Amino acid sequence: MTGSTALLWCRRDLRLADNAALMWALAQHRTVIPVYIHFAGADHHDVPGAASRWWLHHSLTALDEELRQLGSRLQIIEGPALERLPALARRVQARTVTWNRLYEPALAERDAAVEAALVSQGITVSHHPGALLAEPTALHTATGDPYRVYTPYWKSHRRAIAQPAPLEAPTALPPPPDLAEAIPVDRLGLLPSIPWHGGLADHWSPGERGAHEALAAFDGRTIGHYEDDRDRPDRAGTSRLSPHLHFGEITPGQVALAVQSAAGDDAEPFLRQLVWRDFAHHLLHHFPHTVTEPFNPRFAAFPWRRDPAADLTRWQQGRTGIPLVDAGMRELWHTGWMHNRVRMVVASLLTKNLLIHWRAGEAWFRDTLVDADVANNVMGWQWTAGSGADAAPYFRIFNPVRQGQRFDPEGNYVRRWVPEIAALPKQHIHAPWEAPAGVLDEAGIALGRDYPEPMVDLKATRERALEAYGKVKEGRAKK
DNA sequence: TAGCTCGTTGGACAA
DNA sequence: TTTGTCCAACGAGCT
Repeated sequence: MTGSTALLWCRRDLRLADNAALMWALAQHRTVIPVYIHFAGADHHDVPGAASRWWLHHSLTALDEELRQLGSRLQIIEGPALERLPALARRVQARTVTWNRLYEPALAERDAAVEAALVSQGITVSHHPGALLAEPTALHTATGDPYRVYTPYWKSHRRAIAQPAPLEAPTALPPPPDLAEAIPVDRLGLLPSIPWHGGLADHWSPGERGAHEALAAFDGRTIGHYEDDRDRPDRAGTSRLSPHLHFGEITPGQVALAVQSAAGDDAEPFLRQLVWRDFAHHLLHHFPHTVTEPFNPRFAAFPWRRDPAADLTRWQQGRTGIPLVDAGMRELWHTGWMHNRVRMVVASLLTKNLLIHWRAGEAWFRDTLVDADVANNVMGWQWTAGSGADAAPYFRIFNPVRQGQRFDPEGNYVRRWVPEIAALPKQHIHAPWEAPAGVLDEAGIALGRDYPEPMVDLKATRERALEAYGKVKEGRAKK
């Protein structure tokens, strides 16, 4: 095989370590050409949102630098992979094209088409796992069906899935030939034209090195308190690895090994969360229609509001007048990320109190999250809306005031992101509309002038949601 | 097969 | 302030 050429198709696996496709290519071929193919015209669920594009720009840049240190480089090509990859493989006389697998339905479909095109012209294809701990088809119930409830999935996962040792990064790479069609990363236009992304750079270091720094900070400092702190948006209790995992700058196998080494059995609460990624991909693989359609078909008839544009905008901009919700939406806008507990609270307000379709929230998250991931995002939104697998019972409607008091008891998270009410004491910061006039005066706050009145009556809209959900229930009872 | 238990993340109210 | 009970009910998954 020496003397032959392999194309390494880089996608969301922007790393050198624990990269099965890369190591396979190096073992089998003398020349390995790393290529990234960017196409903005694909199905809308494949086009990354603005925050993800920012991340992608920097992650591609970081990977190119790493490759250059070892003697190679990343060649970026624009256009549909189904056309570009077979044409390129033919031109450089590649014997093989190799990549690491992705599992979203639209991507899996595209990859199958690319594979068929390559094979039809006599080029071999070799693809590899690594993006998940368990392949979406690896686990099934005793009757052979896919899992729909997390806890049995988790137990089965823990029992059956053994992790191979992560692969070391290569120490040297063969120099690739120049490709005439390669363009600089800047030409992809991934960075936003308005300088909205300043906050992103303050909070994140995209790239493999940044991923390992985040992991080191987490397993050294926080993993021991994870179970207690992970629900606290006012504390740095979570790993913040989600965007790094999404872009494959680090593998879940590397993460699992590191946290187990650092914390032993105490790593279990975190591993349980890590396996949720696998579960989301398992669900999406077996129920691909849930990208847009309710997992529970009963919800097809749910009475979502018809014209929610004005309310949706207030929610997006963090001007609902409900402090915990506004804090979360502003954290999202400034940093491209939101604490998971707060994601549930803002999602509950949108779907239940405002009766706005979960797809509107899902689309906003997809555009603004640096960790936007179809499988995780869709599962989370359907769970909150009550239409998903293993969903929250319909009478579970988060009360953002109670959630704030419980998980941000000092109000520090709200003060950070909603500074106009920072002067309120903690007793009133989560519900300023209930604060006595004297307290508001002393803090120098007039509701409606300095901070909005709440856009909904939480109690009344809760009742309205229960009624709407009751109709979904009756809809089934009549069948 | 039938029966049993349990379900990531809650709220309201009472004691 | 904390703890317990109910809400209302189904279906997934196991034995």
